[in-house]
Amino acid sequence: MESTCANCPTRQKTAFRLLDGAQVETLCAFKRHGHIKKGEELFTEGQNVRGIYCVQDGHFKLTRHSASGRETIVRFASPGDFIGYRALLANEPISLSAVAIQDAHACFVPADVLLNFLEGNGPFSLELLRATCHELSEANQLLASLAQKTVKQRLAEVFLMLRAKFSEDAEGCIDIDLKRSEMADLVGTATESLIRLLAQFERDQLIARRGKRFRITEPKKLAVLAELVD
Amino acid sequence: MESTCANCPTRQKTAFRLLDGAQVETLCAFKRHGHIKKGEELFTEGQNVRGIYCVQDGHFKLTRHSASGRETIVRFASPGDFIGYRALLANEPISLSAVAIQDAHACFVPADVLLNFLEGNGPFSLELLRATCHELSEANQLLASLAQKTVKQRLAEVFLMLRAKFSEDAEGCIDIDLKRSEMADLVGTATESLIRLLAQFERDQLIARRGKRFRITEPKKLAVLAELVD
DNA sequence: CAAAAACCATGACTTATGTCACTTTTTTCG
DNA sequence: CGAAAAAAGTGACATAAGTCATGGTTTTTG
Repeated sequence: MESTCANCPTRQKTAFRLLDGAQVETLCAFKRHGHIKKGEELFTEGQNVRGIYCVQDGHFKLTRHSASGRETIVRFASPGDFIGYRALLANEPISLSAVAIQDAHACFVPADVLLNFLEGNGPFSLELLRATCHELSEANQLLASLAQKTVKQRLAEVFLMLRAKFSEDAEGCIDIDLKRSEMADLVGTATESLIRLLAQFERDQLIARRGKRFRITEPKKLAVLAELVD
Repeated sequence: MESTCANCPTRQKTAFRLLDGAQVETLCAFKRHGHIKKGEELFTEGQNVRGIYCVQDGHFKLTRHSASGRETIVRFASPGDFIGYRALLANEPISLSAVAIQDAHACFVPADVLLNFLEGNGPFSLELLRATCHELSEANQLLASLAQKTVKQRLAEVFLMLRAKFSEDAEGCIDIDLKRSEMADLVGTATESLIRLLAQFERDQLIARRGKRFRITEPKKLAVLAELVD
């Protein structure tokens, strides 16, 4: 499954929509496409950056590990998203691991190609700056949630986030398969605690389960619980 | 105390060092300087952005409040730092309050002036992008700490961060005065819990107190405790 | 297909941390 | 200065959430 970068979903999102077809081809002249199987890593924490990836299809979890081995999911990367440009631009080793949560495709853009491109293209830098600022405000929001809210409230928040990010499948469930341990890593809690809360949310009819997937039945109540509205 | 923007400490840091004197004066043609007393707000969460501030002297805490009124300190802004450009560029209302933790001075740059400037100056956008990417990786690190570490570990981390950020006074203490409640907001815990931990750190001789201030006596042990090294 | 591995679930127990109530110390300010 | 207000500190107690142990499912794979 080879596709040109001009058709890459990347263009539909973020700063790349500013570029015309020829520019995209320039940027991607050295591109390499790659298949990544579920569970495989695209990046590992601590690596030096040799380029960035843009996700073509499939979703990735971006995680950070503590010294004691505990994992936290910081965010997801979806088709059209870039991975790795932050570390590259900040001149730091990669601070997050990227792991495919389903079979995926991504294309690679070498560091020097991207950097040259950015240097010659002011509006593009500005657009990417805007996107990064937006992400920063999301990161701050998450930060405050972790510091201020209970595990229960954060789970409510996570459900709403997942629904917004992954839309619905044919049966009205959130279109993503996460393990219990991954949901726990996302909420920032222990797997057992998460499982207990899932049972409680189901009893309280905030969510319904369909096999391994979840359907949000009471988004408003979840939002109230998460203190997002009154 | 009026100073020209060309001398503003802002220039020594971040992207502004790229600009020559004339450019700085252009950018600051509409500047307004302001005194802010300890405890006063420069921004309040939810406001729309009309411009950004650069801090000239004094330090600000940038906080976020939960629905239940609890406050979290997300970061500090020091002389040379900008406040408000993230929200401006992301086209969002301000997501953090900025409160002076000591008497301070800041100068204001209206939104349109900054935006025009960015649009006409690609290298500057790129440089600001680099700075923002760096901040993002710091935010992610903080996020993982909150999710993975105990209050004790986070306090150790906070001490090391404060020492790096605020340097030392004549007596070797960290050169900043924070209330207990503010330290708690920084660690993400209750004031009482923080106070107990301070006593414990002192007993364990990790820190020493001199009046209201702290001296780090065992930075290495703190780093081990915080799981930053082995 | 069967065995192994991975994952999900639940109960019992421990513990870190938050909450409340109160005293002591420090700071503010008329 | 001295009263009032704010901040620091301490103890007792409540509880959210982590840990450990175990058993039941589902998924993988040789």
